[in-house]
Amino acid sequence: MEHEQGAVVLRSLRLKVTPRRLAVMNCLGEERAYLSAEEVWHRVRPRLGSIGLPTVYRILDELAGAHIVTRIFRSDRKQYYFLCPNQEHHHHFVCDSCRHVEDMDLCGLDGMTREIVRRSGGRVLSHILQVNGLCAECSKQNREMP
Amino acid sequence: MEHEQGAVVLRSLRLKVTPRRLAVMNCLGEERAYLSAEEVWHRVRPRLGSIGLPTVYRILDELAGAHIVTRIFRSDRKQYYFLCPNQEHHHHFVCDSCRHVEDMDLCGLDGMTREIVRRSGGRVLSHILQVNGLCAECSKQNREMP
DNA sequence: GTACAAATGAAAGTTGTTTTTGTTTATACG
DNA sequence: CGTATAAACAAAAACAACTTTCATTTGTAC
Repeated sequence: MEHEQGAVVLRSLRLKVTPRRLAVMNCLGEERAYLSAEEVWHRVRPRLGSIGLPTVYRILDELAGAHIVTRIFRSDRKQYYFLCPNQEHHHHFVCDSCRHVEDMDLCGLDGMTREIVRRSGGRVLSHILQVNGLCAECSKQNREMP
Repeated sequence: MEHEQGAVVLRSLRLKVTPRRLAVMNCLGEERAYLSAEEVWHRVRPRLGSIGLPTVYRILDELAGAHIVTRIFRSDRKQYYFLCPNQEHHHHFVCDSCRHVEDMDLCGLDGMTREIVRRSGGRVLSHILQVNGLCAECSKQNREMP
């Protein structure tokens, strides 16, 4: 995500355009992978001179609230974030090795949703679908999971 | 889950049959819903006289490790547990109102998996699929989400 | 019954995240 | 271009969920 592009996004969210926010957005834009708040912190610190960890959390929260970044909860009980400005209904293919995240435009749960409703008589409101594996690159190099 | 049944499960896991472990299993067996460790604690305490919260965590960990209970992570960063001895590949339909959990034998992701592999060239290793909604009962009563 | 490994409680520790409070900074407006 | 002011920020402490440690108790095999 380029500087000017980031500024436009921030202004459209009525957020002030500050070096910290731009740095966090750039950081996530450069990696197409998920990062923890602390990892983002380590990456942006040198560029800014200094930034507090709570500030990183606050910025990530704001961006997640605006659906500019997506927050995922992994089984290590940490929250991870990645840039995902795509507002359409979609899911993610996550590489277990390099953490690369790819959008998947396919969902394929409509039929299943109907089936659940038919069988159980309940109502389906949402679903979480995440596909884990190895991206093409890691698969080629036969990388193991970390 | 009845007493003797619980004892059999514990013995097959080479775990000692203790009142605490039986109480935790019974507790989760009675609710067909997910509970937090603390909620389990509150429910089993009166039956046992007393039990420490760390013990509840330990027991839930053991049972989760043995795939007798399933652990889920929700966006409140807490871990929840429910009894699910079903070892077949399946997913869950979770009621957002009463937390009731139903097994779904349908998965329907095989075709999608093939499509992802075809398009991206990566490898799919696993997936998380969880369907949220209202169970038949809550839907009928038009219950809101908590 | 007895011995021994396993289970447990109590208290303290760890970790990821959030709140608080006082200071600094971006932006709108003159 | 100042300047007012609302927002952003740092630092420190607080918080909540969970885990570890270690001394004591309890199942279980013999």
